[in-house]
Amino acid sequence: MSKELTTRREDYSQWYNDLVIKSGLADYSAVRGCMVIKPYGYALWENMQAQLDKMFKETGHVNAYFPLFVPKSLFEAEEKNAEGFAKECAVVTHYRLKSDPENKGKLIVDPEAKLEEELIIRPTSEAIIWHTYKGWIQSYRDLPLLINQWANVVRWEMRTRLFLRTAEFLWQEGHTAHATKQEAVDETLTILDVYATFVEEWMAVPVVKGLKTPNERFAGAEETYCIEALMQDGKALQAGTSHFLGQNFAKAFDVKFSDKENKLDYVWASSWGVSTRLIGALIMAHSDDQGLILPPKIAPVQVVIIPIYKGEESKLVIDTKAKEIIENLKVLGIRVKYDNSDNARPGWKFAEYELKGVPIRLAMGLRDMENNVVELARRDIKEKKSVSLDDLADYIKNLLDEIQQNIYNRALSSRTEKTTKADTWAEFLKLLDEKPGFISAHWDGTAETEEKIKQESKATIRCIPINNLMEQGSCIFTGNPSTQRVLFARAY
RNA sequence: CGGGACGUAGCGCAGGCCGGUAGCGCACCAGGCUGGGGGUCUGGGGGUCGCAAGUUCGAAUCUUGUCGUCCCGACCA
Repeated sequence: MSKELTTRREDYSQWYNDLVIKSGLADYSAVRGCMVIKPYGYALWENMQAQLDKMFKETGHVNAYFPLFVPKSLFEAEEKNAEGFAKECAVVTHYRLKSDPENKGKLIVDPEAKLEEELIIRPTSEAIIWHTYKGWIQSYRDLPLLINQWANVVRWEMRTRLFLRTAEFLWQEGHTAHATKQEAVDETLTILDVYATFVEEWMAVPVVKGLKTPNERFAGAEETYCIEALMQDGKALQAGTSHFLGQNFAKAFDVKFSDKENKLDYVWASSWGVSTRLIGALIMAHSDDQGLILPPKIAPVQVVIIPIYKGEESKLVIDTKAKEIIENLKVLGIRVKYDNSDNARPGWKFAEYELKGVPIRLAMGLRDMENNVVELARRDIKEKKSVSLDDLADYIKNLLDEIQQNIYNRALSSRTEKTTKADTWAEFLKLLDEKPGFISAHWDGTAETEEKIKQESKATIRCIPINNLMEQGSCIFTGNPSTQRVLFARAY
């Protein structure tokens, strides 16, 4: 199979698709719209999971697991939420197959085995979870309830894209219950910070924290907060959301508690999630024409060592030295892979690990060993140099941090460069075509204007940034007065 | 569900108008030379040409039907 990537300038979508598949992260599957996450992609996800999970626990959360199926009657209970997801639900109607009497060896759905009540495959778990919480919460002493689950969900999308929008995807969803509104709002914002910190510090992707407009709000939420990232092609990607649910779900599922004064009230809630979509964000934020560029903190392999040898004897000599280096790296907690397989020649391996985005590559041959050095290549800036074997492990440890910082800085300056103010409609349209990215512009605050802008330009309001500067101005579209700028972009 | 394209070896494709032994590149298997940026030589294995019917002495090729995939729209809390 050809490993060459489509040149991205031809077609960013195709470049992205090629990259996902050829780097070994994932592939299409036998099921329409669903993908197979391959071991390399899953290892990346596990690293992301581990860090997020740690951060959730540090903020007081615990994990649990709820069923995949949601009875239709429960699903319907919160009306707005049900409506919002209705068009993309997979539904289980039967529980048995039988041999097809007309067609030997084939199976048909057994009409006798029709379910009395259909089961919805969760597109999100609010319904089943809030139904369960009703039984768990009686008193303020049961609150707050801070639960997260790692799960899969299904949303039957018309068009799918690897990682960014697949029919089934992996995610985490947090569902919390609180005694007061303020506590629930605080929780919503705490998680927003966790998400922003994770994406910026671990994935090295800068994000804007903000508030969604009512149009873009989660169905059933009072407020939806989000982190928005900007991809290299200038399109925005919603990287995570945290919702303040008010008492909507508590009312829909009748979840009440007695407070200290023995007064009965509905609980206050939040829900929040990030998914394997983050991997899509990672790919589109950092990669280049040679392949992925993974941030060291979450890269499945941080250092790859490639021996260069002629014949078995020299291979053995290098193997021995490599083993020593590997030990030193492992002591420092560095994830290292030694590829002395005979399947491919060094040149092939170099290209292969660049495609996979491994941050540091060491190449070592007899020549280097005579000089007590290795050749070290950085994936992020494609720089190669000879480095002394003395204190190599410490050098690499520092370099990994430097690389992490460097790719963050690079992504940040790319975003800064692609973020522009627009003050007229003509300017706005011109920017969208000629300089895609975030456009900071005034908006009159109405849903109608937002909708018209979307229809005429395909750009949506990504968010109203938190701690936004207040500034008098006039709406880019209608000219009506406005008090602040919001961020527009075309989005994935 | 509208508009377009495409189903031929594991992957990527040619052949199709003009019907006549199933092809190419990569991958795979065996062996050799090799090895510091995707090497090379020799030999080999692998395909009911998406499925079904029709036309024909003969269909990957023509006709009709059907199933499926991808792209562009619509859709995407």
